[in-house]
Amino acid sequence: MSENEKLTEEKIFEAATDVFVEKGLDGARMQDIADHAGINKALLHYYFRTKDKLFNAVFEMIAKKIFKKFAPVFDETLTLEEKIRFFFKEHISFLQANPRLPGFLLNEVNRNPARIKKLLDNVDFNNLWMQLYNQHKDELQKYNISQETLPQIMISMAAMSVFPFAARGILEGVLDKMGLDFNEYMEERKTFAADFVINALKKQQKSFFIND
Amino acid sequence: MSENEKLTEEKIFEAATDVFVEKGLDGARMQDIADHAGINKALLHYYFRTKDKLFNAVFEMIAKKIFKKFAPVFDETLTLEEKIRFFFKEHISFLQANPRLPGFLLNEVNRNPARIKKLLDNVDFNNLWMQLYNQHKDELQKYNISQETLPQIMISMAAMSVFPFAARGILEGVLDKMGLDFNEYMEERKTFAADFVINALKKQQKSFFIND
DNA sequence: ATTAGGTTAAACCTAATAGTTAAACCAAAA
DNA sequence: TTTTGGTTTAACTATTAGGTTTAACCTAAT
Repeated sequence: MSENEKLTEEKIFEAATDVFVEKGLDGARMQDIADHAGINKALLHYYFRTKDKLFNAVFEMIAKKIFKKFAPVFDETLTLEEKIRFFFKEHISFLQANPRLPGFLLNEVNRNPARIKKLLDNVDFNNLWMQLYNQHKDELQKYNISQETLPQIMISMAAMSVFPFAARGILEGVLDKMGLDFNEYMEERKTFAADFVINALKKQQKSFFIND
Repeated sequence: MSENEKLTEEKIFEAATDVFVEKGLDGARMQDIADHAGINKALLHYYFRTKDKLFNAVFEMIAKKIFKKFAPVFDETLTLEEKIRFFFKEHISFLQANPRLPGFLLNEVNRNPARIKKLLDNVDFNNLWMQLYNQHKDELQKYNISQETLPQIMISMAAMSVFPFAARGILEGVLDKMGLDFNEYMEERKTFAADFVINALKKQQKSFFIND
């Protein structure tokens, strides 16, 4: 009974996720989702009354899934360098398994920024930066990095990890023409990006204000 | 006559650009485009027979406009460091004036990667990397950077510049909650990103293989 | 055996949408 | 003045989409 219900709801949810991620909100068709779930349109509407409700459910789930992946950055038990290496390894691995999520999320948020507002409202970012800064005060001060710089650094890290997937349609074409494989490229990138960021931060110790 | 024709065609093209960039291919409506252009639907179809033809024209124009912005990187007259600073300053300025283009381009390419193939076919990337490498051979060798690393570096630079705009819907929300302004943030980012990349590259001189 | 709830099938409704058509309009060129 | 070509108006077609409805079906619990 309720077992069965759960199964169907999940089947629908997964089908909807696939279709929405592939086609976007505007491009997705309810009939297509019903087909993917192996049910008919009437039942689809019976579970999630409208396309909008269904989309919101899917969107929220995906957004939470993605943001959760940034949590390790605030894990206290790692050193700064460990965190950076861990982040790129884990985050890129996650995106390799879900390569279409970035494009989907970014596009839908840009189409309707209000959608993400609810989720962001639950987070105290000022506090988060402070936490992070205090966890690594010694190192950061040694490298001459102020708390105000953290957002620039964090966005840079997110960019280096996420962008290749968001731009996959282009990047894959470019790599192809050079005889390179996207997945191998991203495999390399896990360590390249970590080294890159760590080097950039350490260097600031001497030369953030003075160019040598 | 032909003057008038040009004007109308341009009016349509600009209106179509606005609507497509804002709503995407699927979300855009021909009637909406006609309204924006101040003409009626019949005339719109008279100039660009189908929605698809109109979209392709707009898309191609935007893609070319964006890729052209990467040209200075291959300008011989600048040093490596000058190029990096120039790139971030110019590229971010361009995106500040056209903040919705990245999201539009990335999304539409991911929905239909074939669209960009034609444009990429005209570029010999292997040759381009070689050119770039030879232009800065001395510096790059000093910093222990091989030609194979260039794609990773270039994507990183593109990422640092483009990603904040592609993720604007999220980033703007986060900055808002911290009392920061997106445009000021991007203004800062022009120099931050340049310093960041330059530091990362210089550091490789000593520590790309040995972590100190 | 009956009932309840998940499920299906198919028809149906309504609103939009891309695209077409034909007649009339108007300004400028011949 | 007539012609030409860009333009409008408005009606029209065909199709597709989201969503609804109703009757029938099936299976498991009562």
